[in-house]
Amino acid sequence: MPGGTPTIKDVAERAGVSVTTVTNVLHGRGGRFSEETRERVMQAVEELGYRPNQIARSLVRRRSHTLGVVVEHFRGALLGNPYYSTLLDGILAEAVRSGYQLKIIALERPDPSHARLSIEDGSVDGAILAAPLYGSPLLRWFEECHIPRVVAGSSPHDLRAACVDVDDEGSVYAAVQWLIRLGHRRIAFIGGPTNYWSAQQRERGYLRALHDAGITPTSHWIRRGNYSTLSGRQAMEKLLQVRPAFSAVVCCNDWMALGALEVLRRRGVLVPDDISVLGFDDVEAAAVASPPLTTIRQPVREIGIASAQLLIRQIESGQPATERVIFPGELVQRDSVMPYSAEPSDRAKPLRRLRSRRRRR
Amino acid sequence: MPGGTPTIKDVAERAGVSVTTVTNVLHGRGGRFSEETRERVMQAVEELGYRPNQIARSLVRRRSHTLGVVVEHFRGALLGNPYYSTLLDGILAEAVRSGYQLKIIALERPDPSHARLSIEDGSVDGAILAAPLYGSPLLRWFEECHIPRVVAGSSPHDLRAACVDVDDEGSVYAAVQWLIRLGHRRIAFIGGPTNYWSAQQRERGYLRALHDAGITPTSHWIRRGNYSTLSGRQAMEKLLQVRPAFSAVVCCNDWMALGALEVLRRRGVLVPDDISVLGFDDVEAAAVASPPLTTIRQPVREIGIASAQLLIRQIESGQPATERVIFPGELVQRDSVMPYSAEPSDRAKPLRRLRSRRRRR
DNA sequence: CTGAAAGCGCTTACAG
DNA sequence: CTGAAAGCGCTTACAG
Repeated sequence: MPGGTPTIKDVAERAGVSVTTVTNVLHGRGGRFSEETRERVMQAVEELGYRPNQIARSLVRRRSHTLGVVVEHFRGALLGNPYYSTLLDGILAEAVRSGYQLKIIALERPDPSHARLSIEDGSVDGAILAAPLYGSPLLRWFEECHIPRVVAGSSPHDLRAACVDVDDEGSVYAAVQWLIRLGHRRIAFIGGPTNYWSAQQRERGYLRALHDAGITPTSHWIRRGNYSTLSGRQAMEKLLQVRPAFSAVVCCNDWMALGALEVLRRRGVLVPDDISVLGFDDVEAAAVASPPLTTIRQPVREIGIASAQLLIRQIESGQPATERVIFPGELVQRDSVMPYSAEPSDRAKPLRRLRSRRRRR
Repeated sequence: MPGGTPTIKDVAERAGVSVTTVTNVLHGRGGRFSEETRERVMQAVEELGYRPNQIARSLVRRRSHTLGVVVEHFRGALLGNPYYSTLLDGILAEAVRSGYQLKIIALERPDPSHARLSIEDGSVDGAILAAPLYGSPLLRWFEECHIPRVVAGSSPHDLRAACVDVDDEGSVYAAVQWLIRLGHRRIAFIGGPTNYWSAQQRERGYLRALHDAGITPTSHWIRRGNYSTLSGRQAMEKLLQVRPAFSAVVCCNDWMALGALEVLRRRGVLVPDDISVLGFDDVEAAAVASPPLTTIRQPVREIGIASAQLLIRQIESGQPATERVIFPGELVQRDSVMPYSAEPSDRAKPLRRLRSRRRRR
């Protein structure tokens, strides 16, 4: 190693053996070397501070022991979005547990040919596509490519590739059913951006639950935002002008619900006394909002873990998978929903009432 | 390519040229091939769907064009922590911008020899150590290793390696000074876990500001938590028993501040009327808390970006760097701090008062 | 038990 | 303008 990092050849020379033997002891291929040889080799490794070059190893083994996570539409903040970071966290946990490394492939545009350059290049053994947008060109490519792969997060139902997701439609359907059982009939909806599969599915669940209960939703009850707190505020402002007034609102995500809560508080409308508010996601802020937000928890981390498992299984078995793994959403009951009550709230001592009902987490 | 992925050799054969020529046109080394040759090669590439194997390229070039991010103490959730995910987001943004990929190296234990195996193995061109714990063995290794590297987040002041961080001590010092200018003199402190550099530095800033103002802090005013909301609640419960009572509390992070806020609200103590509360970090939940939390924003994403820049500069120049890049914290004034007032709050109509003072974001 | 040789897929002098 | 050859650092049959 004239001036550089020691290689297996340096170790072999120092130990006075062949590189084949070094490889054998390094991989513990028993019976192919004497104990004395093993010791000499290990000592040389130690003295030289030798570390096998994984790149070279990957080249010959055609395995990188690395999982690729491809995220499209990367402009500005991405992991700032807790959904992505939690998903990644789950993937990372499972990868580490199974001895894989993680490579993040951030695409500025959803360009399949660019994606292929970074993925089908030997640097990853398989890929997870994280929460693709509606109609993303990457989906088509993903269906056709031959490397192990799985889509994590919402994707078309007829996708010919393995995928893992929460049951968006079913969770909202169940939650709205619950609201109806609590006596609510005029239930508004703050939807998400239509270029998200998740937003579409959730809205569908809302509509179907109303329909199955014999309630005809009017389009006035539905407003859409872009998942931001600001858009939640704007949607609620509009909704507040609708007559007859609604008694509950389900929001497509927590941030919009939090925005809605703000507007309600500013207007002196009591939650949940006057209006019940339901969110989706269970972001951290939901628990510390006032009142603490009742919401549908989506097991994002578990989705990440399951995605990685499914991917690793494909890699190690050599068998492609096309199954869909669907997790149920979980209703997290806090303090923003209560049974419907026709009597107007007593606004004289709202603080006391809120305080007395607040549950400890 | 008998049954497998096409290689450069397949392209050369199909185009009827040598692999050298294929390489040359692929890299656009002008003047080394005719226009006609170029076209034949490109057509073969197209027809075969050829994509260069980056692993092979890395082996000969000794450059992977990949940045490593090493995170120690990976047990369970990691990126669930917004600090890490935001840091990673900044690193990712800069990496993508500069044409680098990202590899995440999650260490279950802070074991240098294990870390070396994953880093000094040719798979990354340099490494960023993300927010090492106090006394981490990785720090020592990081100082000694010869690959390009930078520490992102708090680290010892005498570290012999490049690092990027926020000015923890200075930011808290300035904020406490501000509180003092607002008339507060009995200022409590909810500290963080002492195995974080950041927590140590922030506490030091608090102490120094009091000292410089001629105020002697009593140990009763200081409680430490573990950065969780729960620990913030517990700390505040204890603090509330101290007499004379304090008029302001600075919290080592927002989650503990949020926990403190909860306890105060439950006890009917008005914030900021009775007690001013200051956080640190400006997590998303801080803005939607009630009252919205006044806090010190730490430019985490910018720290990530600067770390990546510093690393890439080292990689591309071949020159090691040892500079410290320190960002100032930014005071984000919301509604949880007000000037000291000796008169007790009028608890009869607290809601109205809170509402009237609430600022729009 | 041990080692010489071929090869993974590319790039880089170098010679023509 | 073009190509044969050596080599990056490792692994894997294969022969002894």
